[in-house]
Amino acid sequence: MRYSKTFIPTLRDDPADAEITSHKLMVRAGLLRKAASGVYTWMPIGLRVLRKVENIVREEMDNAGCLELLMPALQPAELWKQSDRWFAYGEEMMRLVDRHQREFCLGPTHEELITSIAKEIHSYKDLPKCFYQIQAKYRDEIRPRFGVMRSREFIMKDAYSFHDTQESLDETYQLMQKAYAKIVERCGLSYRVVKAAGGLIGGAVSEEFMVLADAGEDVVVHCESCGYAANLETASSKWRVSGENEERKERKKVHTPNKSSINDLAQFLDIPKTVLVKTLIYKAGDSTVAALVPGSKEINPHKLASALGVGEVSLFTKEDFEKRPDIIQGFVGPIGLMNAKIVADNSLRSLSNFVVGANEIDHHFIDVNTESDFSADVWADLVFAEEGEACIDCDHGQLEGVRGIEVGHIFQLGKKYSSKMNAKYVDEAGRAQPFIMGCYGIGVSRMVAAAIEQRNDERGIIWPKAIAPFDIHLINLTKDEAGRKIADEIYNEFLDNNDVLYDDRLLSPGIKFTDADLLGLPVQVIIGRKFAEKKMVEIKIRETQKRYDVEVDKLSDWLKALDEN
RNA sequence: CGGGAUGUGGCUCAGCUUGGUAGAGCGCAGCGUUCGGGACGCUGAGGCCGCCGGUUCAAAUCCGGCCAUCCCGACCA
Repeated sequence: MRYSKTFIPTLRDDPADAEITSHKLMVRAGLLRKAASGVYTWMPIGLRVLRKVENIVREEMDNAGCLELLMPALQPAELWKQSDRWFAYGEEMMRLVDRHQREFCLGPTHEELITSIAKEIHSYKDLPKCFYQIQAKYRDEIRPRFGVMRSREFIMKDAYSFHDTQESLDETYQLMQKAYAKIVERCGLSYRVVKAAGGLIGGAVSEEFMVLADAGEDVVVHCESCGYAANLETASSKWRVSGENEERKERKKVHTPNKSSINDLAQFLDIPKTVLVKTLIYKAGDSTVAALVPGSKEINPHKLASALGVGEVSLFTKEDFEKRPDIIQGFVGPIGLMNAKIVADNSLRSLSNFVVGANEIDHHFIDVNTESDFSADVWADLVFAEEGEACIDCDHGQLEGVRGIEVGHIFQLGKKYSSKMNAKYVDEAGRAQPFIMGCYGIGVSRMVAAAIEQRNDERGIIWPKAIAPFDIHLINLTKDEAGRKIADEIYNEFLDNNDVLYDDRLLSPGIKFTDADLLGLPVQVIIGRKFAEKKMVEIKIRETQKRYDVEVDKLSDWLKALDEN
């Protein structure tokens, strides 16, 4: 592609509305332009990258035996009402009404639609089947952010598999996990696979593919020694409460005027925070939940939700407290609490003589013990793991936290959708059974941003070869006829075998070099004054900034050699 | 949705405190000189100062409302 014939509007300054490196560079290098908050145009060069990622994804999906199809972005409400998600998806769903007042949404995901298609799989003999598509998804994010990293319209590869047995699902799930690893590797990115929380999609088993980058929105907790890795949302650790298993004392009520925060209370009672127990009040659907965790730890709402078997929980608001005057904010405790399910962190089982609110203004109980003073309805791990704590899987490892960008997520869904939507096949015994399902997503557009986030320097993008918009940036600095001729020759020679961007513009060298580094193609071939003097051209490797002088005749061999390693 | 900020040529910003007929740099067009890391000179085009209303002889500037965008929190590929 001749530079003069394409359209790459590069910018000197960082755009004012971009915060993170990948967003700034995508706009500056002319890959992306904003249409509205969280809605973007992929410019010609950006689209080339997107297509390269898509093609890698497509190849690996096809290799894994998946079938490509294309479902509509525009979806009827009825399907979503069948799965109960028309309501459950809430505000995040882009909804619209047609001229006949029929309700639709722009698909945030496609479980419902694919399940309606799967109804045409009638027999166990036709299972398993796995379908995928690469298509725009719509989610009305509360806060779109970081360019294409969290946008409201984005390109996703979503795949859905249908099975008659758990073993069959396991097999496909493993296959997809391998395919995903291969995809991220082929894109040239370093990543980690972590245990994850299911979220709105649901399902028991789920793992995320995290591209490691400081700007990532997620924290990955991992153990160097055994390889344990999990999203901070689900990560567990081993840690000890101090004040464990001491001789149990009799509980006493104490006056604690205005001391409702953990810090104030610890100071006032002159005791460590570890023996204070926080009682947090949550709503889980229609019921009220009191969650008990050590004062020194942060509660993890995702874990609380999964301990209760609900999709999500939300902390009591001021209004909620007003509706429940028996629950006294700041002085809540498990003893004497009515009409609330008590969920306690596992660590409290061995903690002795701790402090809880007395459900009475300005009062706490001290020397409280489980069993003798109260019992929990549910025991579970409820707290966030912290860096430096011991690994849950092995005894010697310490947990470390790194930031990551979630580019892929695979789930085992089970029968959630198939049973609600009555999608069944007939088994060997002739009985109708709901499908067992899996689903597998890759954020294709996010992958592009993640790649830039992981690979850039102060000059611009450093593309991994597999997804670079072009392989070679041919730069002609000469302005005479001889220079132009050799540049054209080189360009024509490589046209068949390589993606070449040929900078044939009559501009000063500085502009061309700066644009080339900003665009970040892996290899630059520069025709400059050494050509006129010695018939030499220069090869520059973008990543290392190393330059090599090469005779024109040997250029082809050089590029071949570079390509091979 | 809560908290914070911003909105002025294509881009990045100044001007607003103290109201008086809109500026810079970059980019763009033309001419000339340059030509290995965003060169220089001259000339030129380009702005309902986010929108609506108010105060005033006079509003980019003061006041009110709205809209948009960005950042911090809950959501997620």
